[in-house]
Amino acid sequence: MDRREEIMLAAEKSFTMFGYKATTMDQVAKIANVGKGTIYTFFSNKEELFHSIVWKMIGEMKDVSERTATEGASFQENAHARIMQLLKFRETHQLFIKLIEEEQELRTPAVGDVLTSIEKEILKFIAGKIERGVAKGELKPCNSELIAYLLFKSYLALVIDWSKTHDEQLTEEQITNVLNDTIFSSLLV
Amino acid sequence: MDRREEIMLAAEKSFTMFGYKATTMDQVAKIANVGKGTIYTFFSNKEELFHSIVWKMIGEMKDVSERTATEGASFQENAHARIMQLLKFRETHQLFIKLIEEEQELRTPAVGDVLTSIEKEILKFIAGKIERGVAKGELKPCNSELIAYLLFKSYLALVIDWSKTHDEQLTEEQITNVLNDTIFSSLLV
DNA sequence: AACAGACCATAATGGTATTACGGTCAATTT
DNA sequence: AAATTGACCGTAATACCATTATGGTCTGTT
Repeated sequence: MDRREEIMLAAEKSFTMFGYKATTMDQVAKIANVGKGTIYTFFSNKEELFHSIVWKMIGEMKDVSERTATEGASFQENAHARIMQLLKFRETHQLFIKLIEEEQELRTPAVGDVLTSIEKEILKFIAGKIERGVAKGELKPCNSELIAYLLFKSYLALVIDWSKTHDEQLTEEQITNVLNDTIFSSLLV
Repeated sequence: MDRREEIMLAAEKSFTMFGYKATTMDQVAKIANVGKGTIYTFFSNKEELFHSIVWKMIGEMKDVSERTATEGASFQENAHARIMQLLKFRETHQLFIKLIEEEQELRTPAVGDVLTSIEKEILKFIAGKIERGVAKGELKPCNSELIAYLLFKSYLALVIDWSKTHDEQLTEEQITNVLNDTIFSSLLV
């Protein structure tokens, strides 16, 4: 396998296990069976290496979310399925879990920045879907960026935040219902 | 003025200026012109003193929000005005600002707990208004707790979070419009 | 030309001596 | 006697500094 790939895999492994801060370049070099200097021929520094890995992950997220949509299904069915898939990814993908932990506990700035840019990508992704819905005549014209923001934040609130202050988390059905009755219903033509 | 009141005022002043952690009981005693022991005849410890002050503040918040509603106005007009008032309070009241800062920077547990209980009170308050709206026949029957949560989190997202990742904050009109078009419109009979 | 790892300046860490703090209580004031 | 005070106590936080660990470089090696 080419060295660049080996380094990426080694770094992903280490970031996943120890987080960004606790991953050292020596560590990565060792796992990748490579001299430390070699890493710097492919990546200009630790942060760029980190970004490369996170961009790969964002790509996977989009793919997974994309594969979740069904051709025949309605806009809100697909939208719901896709966003839930994004949130499940967040809760399942080991690297993502580690980064969120690190953000909350260590406040490593590089990690905060990266999580912000992931959110930005997700919002662009959702806004794109809304615009397509409008173009296809399934949705009323609207400020797609704003609606994407409202939708995503609502999902985050109901899926993630709610369980932090309540004993039992909301069921997927409850979430589906409340959002279908409120935001989604207002978007449909 | 009675000593209890003097102590409360002194403590509020100090919490507002220095936050919870950096406020010392010696400090409070000095500002209140009182021996430290005297504080402990009215409040069993620092945390109870803190709670008393915060409860007073919650009372003021409710009063302010209450005074904002107008008799003739529609449900969504009043709801919007009230919630915006709550958020403005958050951004204006010096003690509140300090506590939010401290929560983000220092993670003082006592402060986190108190902010959580404030959110809980606000949500109860909003849910109560929704139930009254349903009882008066202005709103469709709904899960008031869930809708209150969705509404409040949506406001927080649009008023507070948006500006953290975007250059200019949303205007009050944009916020009114997007919420009237989505969540509010679905609640009305 | 690609790679490795000793090397460097700086940032992070750990250990510890010192200080500051919340809370108590015997002495004092009212 | 009831209320108030501030010196006092055990512990938790802080400041300090010596030591180590780390990101990134760069010359020698394959």
